[in-house]
Amino acid sequence: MANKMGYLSCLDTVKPVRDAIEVINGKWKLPIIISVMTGNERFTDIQESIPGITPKVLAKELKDLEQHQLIKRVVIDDYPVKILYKPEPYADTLTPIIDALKGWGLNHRKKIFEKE
Amino acid sequence: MANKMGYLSCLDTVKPVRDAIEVINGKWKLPIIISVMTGNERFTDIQESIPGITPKVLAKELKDLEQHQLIKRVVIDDYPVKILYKPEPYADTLTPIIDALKGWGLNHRKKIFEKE
DNA sequence: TATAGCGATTTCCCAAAGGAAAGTGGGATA
DNA sequence: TATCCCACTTTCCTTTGGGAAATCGCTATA
Repeated sequence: MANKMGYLSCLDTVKPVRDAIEVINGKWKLPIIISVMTGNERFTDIQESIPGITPKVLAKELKDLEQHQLIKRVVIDDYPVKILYKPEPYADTLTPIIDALKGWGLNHRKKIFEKE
Repeated sequence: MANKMGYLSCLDTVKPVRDAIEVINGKWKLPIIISVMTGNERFTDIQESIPGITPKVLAKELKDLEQHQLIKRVVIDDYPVKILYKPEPYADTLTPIIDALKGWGLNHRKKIFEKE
């Protein structure tokens, strides 16, 4: 009724979806979170677990994820110094999103494969 | 065991997630799908339902979504010609992703709001 | 002493995303 | 006749994403 009539408001959905997209946007953030949640802790291990990622991109994305409190960077003061990346509890809240994307991706690949 | 020992494989999840991200990447694709699924059919209506989108971006994204068979462009040969955008059945398969993102986005906004 | 590995950082570069604003060509409306 | 609406398109520009390769300071290992 508050509408100008003629189009439907979908802002209730669009707005929170955009909030989520802003945090996990780009090609790499979710793959990195998946890798860290799987148990990879070292920079090089994470890098090797995600085909195609370069160290520069990985370093930048790790910083972003740290700022969003999805992972934490732990410095172990041994000789040599070790740096570990661990998932924060908040990262667990992304599991439903990851599962939904994984399921859809698997099905999509099957669909594409069937067609051509 | 096939690993070089030292990193864990997470490719089973990373690969399908990346397949999904490739289809729905960017700021605008999901908002547009949401708008069309909500019932907006006309170019201008879709544009007005998504704050901040420009006609250029909308036109390009609509083409992308058509190619991925998520929406269809219907030409009605009246005077004047009408063009309608309708969701394809395949768009429904995105619902779990949209719901997961919506839920996360709502919770995230609440979390941010509480903190500062 | 030399080499290798670790965890990045730096530089250079290109392509794609995306925003602002104006225009276009047809029909409808006043 | 003038103006408006619709569905875009075009132009110009800036920002962002991301790849390649080299480098760096440190430690470990041969």
